[in-house]
Amino acid sequence: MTDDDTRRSYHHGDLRSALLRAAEEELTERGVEAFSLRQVAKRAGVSHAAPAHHFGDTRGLLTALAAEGFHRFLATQGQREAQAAPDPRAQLTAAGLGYIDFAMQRPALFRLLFGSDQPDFSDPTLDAAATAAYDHLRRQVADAGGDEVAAAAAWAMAHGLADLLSNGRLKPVASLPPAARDQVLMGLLEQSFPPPVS
Amino acid sequence: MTDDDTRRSYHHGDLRSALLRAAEEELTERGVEAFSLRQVAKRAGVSHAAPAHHFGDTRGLLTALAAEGFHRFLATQGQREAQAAPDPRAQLTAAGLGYIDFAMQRPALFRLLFGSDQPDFSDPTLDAAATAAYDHLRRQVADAGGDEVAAAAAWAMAHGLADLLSNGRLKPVASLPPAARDQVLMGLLEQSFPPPVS
DNA sequence: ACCTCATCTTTACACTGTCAGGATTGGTGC
DNA sequence: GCACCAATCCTGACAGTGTAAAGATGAGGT
Repeated sequence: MTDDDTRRSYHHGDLRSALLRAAEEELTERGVEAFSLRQVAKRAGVSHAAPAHHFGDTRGLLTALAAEGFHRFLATQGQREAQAAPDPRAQLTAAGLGYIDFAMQRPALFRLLFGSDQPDFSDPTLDAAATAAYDHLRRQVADAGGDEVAAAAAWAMAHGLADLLSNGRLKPVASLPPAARDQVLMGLLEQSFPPPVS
Repeated sequence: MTDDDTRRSYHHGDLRSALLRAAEEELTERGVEAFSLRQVAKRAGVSHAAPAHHFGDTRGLLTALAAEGFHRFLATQGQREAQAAPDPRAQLTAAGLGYIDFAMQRPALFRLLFGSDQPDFSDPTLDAAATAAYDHLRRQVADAGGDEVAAAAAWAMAHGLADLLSNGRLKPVASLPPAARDQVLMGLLEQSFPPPVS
């Protein structure tokens, strides 16, 4: 009933999502490897044992956060796809650009999704979210007339660029102005996908 | 003086390298995220504060381990290069195969080198080792007549394949028999490097 | 022979994740 | 309207972690 919708008296009201928000803040500030459950609880203004009831343990919280992360991953790709031409190849490279956008905008979350064994990837919710992202790629590759090897090529190039850029290891590319950088990245992504038989 | 060369009375004798060995065992068994300094000390048969004098703190130990890891990374690439034809393009794709070999043979160490912020990459020794690996790639790309964008392409493809494979996310490729898998990977690596003007 | 000092141990403290048990309330059946 | 129940949250405790300080040990130079 207070004007502050995140704090009430005893029962929080919507602590689950508040913890997810706090967990993402903690993740972006301290990284996956220094992630602390107690700090998340403190950030949400709640006792250190409160998260247990909603997520079980730390692994459970990071699993839920990863599932949400995959949905946002697809959403970020969708933004690029919406601005691209409707033909299959343009959509595929747009998805690649979205892949890279996500990695550079949220490096910690990206590492949680693709470079951590903290989340439980056998969890049904997380597995569904991750599979949805993978199926999206497969569908796009199939629409563009590619097989499984082509899918591996497109995925590896997008993932390699995203991972290296988010870790600051591709300075020559990262230091380019945004427009020129997009141009270079588009060229690399398109090159990774074998052109149609001419 | 005992027949066991890892344990003496009080002064160990060669504790620094013994700790590095133990640290790598710990790393491969528990991963970067569950790495424990006290467990490393226990593994080396020494008190939990002993590593401090040689490496300062956990970060220091993992930094030294990462530096050693980069040297072995280059050595693994060298094995593939030795078996390949001497022309620049063949050497470059061989280096890519070595990149992937390393990631699949030592996934935890690979993650320490390329997907962790535990090591201090501003440490002179580690920086030198990492720079040597990067210079090796640049040299090879230059020999093959490529520019910085070509280097980014080759690196991203090799890194993307290595990272995805070491995380078990490219099942269709990983489940191939070794010879066929190498063939597919070679094709993808060569494709990432723009062919010479014909 | 002795003394210095690098090496290693012991002790201590703050912090972490997780478990057990107790307090507080929103909602349901009567 | 009321009593109860179960979900929610808190307090307290324990083992394990990293790191700093201070004491023990002995190898090597003088």
